[in-house]
Amino acid sequence: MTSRGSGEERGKMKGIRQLAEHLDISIGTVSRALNGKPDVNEETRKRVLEAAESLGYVANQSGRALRKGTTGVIGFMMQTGSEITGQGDTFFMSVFDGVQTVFARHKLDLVALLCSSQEDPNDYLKRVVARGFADGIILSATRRHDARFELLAKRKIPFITLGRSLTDVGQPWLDLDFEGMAEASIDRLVARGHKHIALTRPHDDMNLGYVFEDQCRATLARHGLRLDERHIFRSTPNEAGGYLIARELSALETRPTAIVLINEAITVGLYRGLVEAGIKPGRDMAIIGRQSPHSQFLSPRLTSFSLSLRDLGIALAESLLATMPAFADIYPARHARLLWPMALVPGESD
Amino acid sequence: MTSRGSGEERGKMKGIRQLAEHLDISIGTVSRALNGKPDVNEETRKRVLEAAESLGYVANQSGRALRKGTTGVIGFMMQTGSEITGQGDTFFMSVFDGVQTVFARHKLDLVALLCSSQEDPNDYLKRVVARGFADGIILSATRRHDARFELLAKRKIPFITLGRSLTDVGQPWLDLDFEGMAEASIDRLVARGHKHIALTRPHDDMNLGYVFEDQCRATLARHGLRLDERHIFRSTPNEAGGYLIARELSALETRPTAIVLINEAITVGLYRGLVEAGIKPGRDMAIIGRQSPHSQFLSPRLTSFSLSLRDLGIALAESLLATMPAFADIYPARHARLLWPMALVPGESD
DNA sequence: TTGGCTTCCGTAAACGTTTACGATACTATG
DNA sequence: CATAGTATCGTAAACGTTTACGGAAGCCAA
Repeated sequence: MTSRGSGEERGKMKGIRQLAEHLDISIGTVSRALNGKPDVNEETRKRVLEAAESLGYVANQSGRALRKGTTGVIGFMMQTGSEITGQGDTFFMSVFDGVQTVFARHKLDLVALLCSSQEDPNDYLKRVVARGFADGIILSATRRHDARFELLAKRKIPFITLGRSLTDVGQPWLDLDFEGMAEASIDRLVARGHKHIALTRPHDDMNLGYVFEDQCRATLARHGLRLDERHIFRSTPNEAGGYLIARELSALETRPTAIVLINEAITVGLYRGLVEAGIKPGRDMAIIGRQSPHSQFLSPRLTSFSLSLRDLGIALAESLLATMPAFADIYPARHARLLWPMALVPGESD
Repeated sequence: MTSRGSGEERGKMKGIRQLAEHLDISIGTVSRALNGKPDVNEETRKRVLEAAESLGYVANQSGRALRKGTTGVIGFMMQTGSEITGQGDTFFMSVFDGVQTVFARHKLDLVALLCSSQEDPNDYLKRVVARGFADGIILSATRRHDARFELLAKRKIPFITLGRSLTDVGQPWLDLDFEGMAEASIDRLVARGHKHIALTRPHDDMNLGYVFEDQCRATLARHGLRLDERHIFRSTPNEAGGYLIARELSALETRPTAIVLINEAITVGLYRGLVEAGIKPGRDMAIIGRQSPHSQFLSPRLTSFSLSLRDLGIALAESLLATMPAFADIYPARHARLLWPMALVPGESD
């Protein structure tokens, strides 16, 4: 009825119905045009697309999701509160950036599912998947035993984990190569004459702590050395935790001459604690850690393991999509279980 | 038909219909029971709740949202990529924690809406709101002119901003009291005899940079001092940016004797850069900054402005809810426009 | 008995999409 | 001209909820 006169330009764009009667065609055709279905005239498709653009129409998420059974959303679950994950904001932000470069090609949106520190992560995740919030899930901060895996497997939700666990339901995973880091660190320190080497690990039951400690122990054994149980330092993954480690360290009767830090968030605190105790990093105590935005600006510069977080995110996203039926034809059906290598960047701290 | 025998315990719980016929009552009653509507027998309500619990039923998000027109989700928009946000490692995680303590009381979920660095933030936000993703939005990293405000106002989406802007559509906001920080910093430094005071600000058009610079200039003027234009340092909000500032600083012919850092993420890099240039922080150059997980572990300890990020999150959440009709009866209709105070924590850097 | 309340529950209509199916007009072929 | 095939579009039924509405009891008072 109303021709292309732009009279009611900004009428309340309630939905596809308004758009359809504005164009004087049926809503079925409009939907097909917008979704790129084949049986629609190219001429009308163009009209529809232009009208949608100019009126700012975007398909309602709930309606579409209800009908299609798919949301176009991938959730990255993480826990809030400052002392939980041990990864800083910048860690995840960089990973997200990589993930999104992949998702953007498929009109998928990445959202961070924020589990409150007050709520049980299993309950939270159960709620999220039962509500049908996301088509796929990325899990991080995996624990030694992680019930979340079983939950997602039972519900048959496509997911991938950034981190391993003793709980294994056959899902794909990516994990940083903490074994490689442990081995290379110990080898390097031993080659430089160190015989008493300490390590840090998270205070809770994050899986990486076990992996790291075990490999350190094994590598030391290969060199005929033993890991002193008192040289295993558990801490909260933040600067305060690093500071406390330094204090414990300095109070020891038989002090190690080197320490390997699995977490990057404790470095500044550790440095400070050591200096206060009269132990100069790099001279009185060799330190090897993980690269962070700070590590190269500490003095002495931290010898650290680095990786491209963006590339990690890309791999994570592609491996997840490979498990999703809707994208099976695009991404090869590799079943990714990959240890992501880290490169040693020599500094002056060891 | 099937009585309470738990034979088909884990039948595929497709939806409320299965739950209803499992209980042999209508889906209408089930829905009312679950939603706490008054006109349902307490006895049957208990039966329904128990069955839902044991079968793991949770209402499908899309169906509910479609019918109710509300999603129960609040989105916190942030940009991904490492150099964008300009907040330190755990800034957002702590704020989220506060926000969630409020939301938990109302069965609201907080999700982070992650805008890719590849995508225009305005387009992204437009997409999100048109899809009807969230009932309310929290915006951060506000710019000098921020079209996102107008977009949300036009669509009548409840929102609040963490940060101000010249763009003002009458929405509530909270912001850190950068004026107070500037004034207290300058006063303190002037009282200690400094006459050449520098400052940092973001390299882009984040609003806080303008606010901060203006107030610094005004306070200096009050003391009869002038802000040297060459003593305004713009930088990316990360450690590398801080390092570059230090290099510029050291190359200056008339070097300032003090500097105030608006951003906490540049501190470690700045320290390093100064030391490399033979300028000892706290002795050759007074420094006042923002508290971060690192600031208290630097040497010398940073004199910094601190705040409770968790309390900030709580205030943010409550002020947002106060603007939402559904919660108008719970939260007083205050129209929050609040400068969040920061406390000066003396260190040894000034 | 009648009428009016109250309490509880079932019925069915939305909400905004997508899509299977059928209808129409047109073209090509015999 | 009749028929088959193709291109394009309209119709209506889903998807899983919530909720307005009405109906069926049960109770009490007139």
